[in-house]
Amino acid sequence: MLPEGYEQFIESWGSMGVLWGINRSMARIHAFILLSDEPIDLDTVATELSISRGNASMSLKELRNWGIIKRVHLSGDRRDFYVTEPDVWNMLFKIGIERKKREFDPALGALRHLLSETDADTNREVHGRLTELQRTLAAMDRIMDKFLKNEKISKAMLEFLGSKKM
Amino acid sequence: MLPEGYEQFIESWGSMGVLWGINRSMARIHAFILLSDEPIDLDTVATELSISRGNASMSLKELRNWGIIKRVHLSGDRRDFYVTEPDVWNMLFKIGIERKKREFDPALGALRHLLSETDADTNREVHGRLTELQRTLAAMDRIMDKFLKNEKISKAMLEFLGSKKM
DNA sequence: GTTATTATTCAATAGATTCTGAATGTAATG
DNA sequence: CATTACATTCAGAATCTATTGAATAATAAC
Repeated sequence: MLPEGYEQFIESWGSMGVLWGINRSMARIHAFILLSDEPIDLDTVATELSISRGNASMSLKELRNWGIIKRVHLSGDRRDFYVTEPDVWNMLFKIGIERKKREFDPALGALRHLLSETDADTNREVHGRLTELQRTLAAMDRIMDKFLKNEKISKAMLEFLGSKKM
Repeated sequence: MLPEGYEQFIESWGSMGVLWGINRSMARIHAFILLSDEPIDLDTVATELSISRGNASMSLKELRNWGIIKRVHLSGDRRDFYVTEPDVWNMLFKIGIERKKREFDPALGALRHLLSETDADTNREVHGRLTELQRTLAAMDRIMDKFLKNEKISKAMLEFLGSKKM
């Protein structure tokens, strides 16, 4: 049985997962493993978080694909155990890269394509609007690319920009 | 009937909407209105995007609640027409504020609460990990707050950071 | 090789979200 | 005030996403 504060954190981490774009089960499991200083096995995950073993198995696999947790073995035990990267930044970073590629890039691509075949003179108002939008998205694109290029640097940048003094 | 490039942009804008956290219909309607230099009425939205009038009505209302589009009237016409804020930044900004409040803040709150009642000595490993996580999220929190404080400034900042020279 | 233990897969189900369209509301027109 | 034109609402339907659990696979122990 989990302590009250643990439970709360796990649940809100689950909700926030949706913000990053990973589903509730995955985020809850991630939080749970993060909160343990010992490796956790599938059965414990399923029991403590009240989810099926099947779901636990799939979610653990998915978390492993994201590189967010890893599988370890304890000598004298046949079960698989899991530990998490202690630094969560790693996870956010990977998710950021993936989502940009999947959702942002195509929209910017379509916008560029649309602009290339929209005549500036025929429809000045819309053309201007799209150009402006293209500029904004291109700026976001460049920022994201810079930021997502190097995990270490972006973390340092984050800490600098977020420092109290700034 | 919509031109090919329009269609493409509308659809990818719809997909990206999911990234910002607004649903497909809303994002498609938004794109459609954005692409028109004249005010658009409900019926046209429903017909051109092949959605029901009911859905169109609700989505338009919702977009209006977000302050992303506004209703206008043309003299001699009983229908409601809609136009969009020409600057999309506005929309992204509003959505950012809302989502931070709804999803990010509670998780950081729960983490702080958990940390406050976790004894540093009893479980040093986890405590250290949580402290580190708290630091990262706090930095993100401060950045977001600065950024979301003023729409104009943040846009200028965006353009500066995203400039090709940087 | 047989049994016991643990992990994975995936079809079926539950749950959540989005959409529809008929019913209802509102307001302008004659 | 009856009719017409348009907008909104909301219960049910459709669809999309997440979860379950039984069947199956994999592996270790004996």
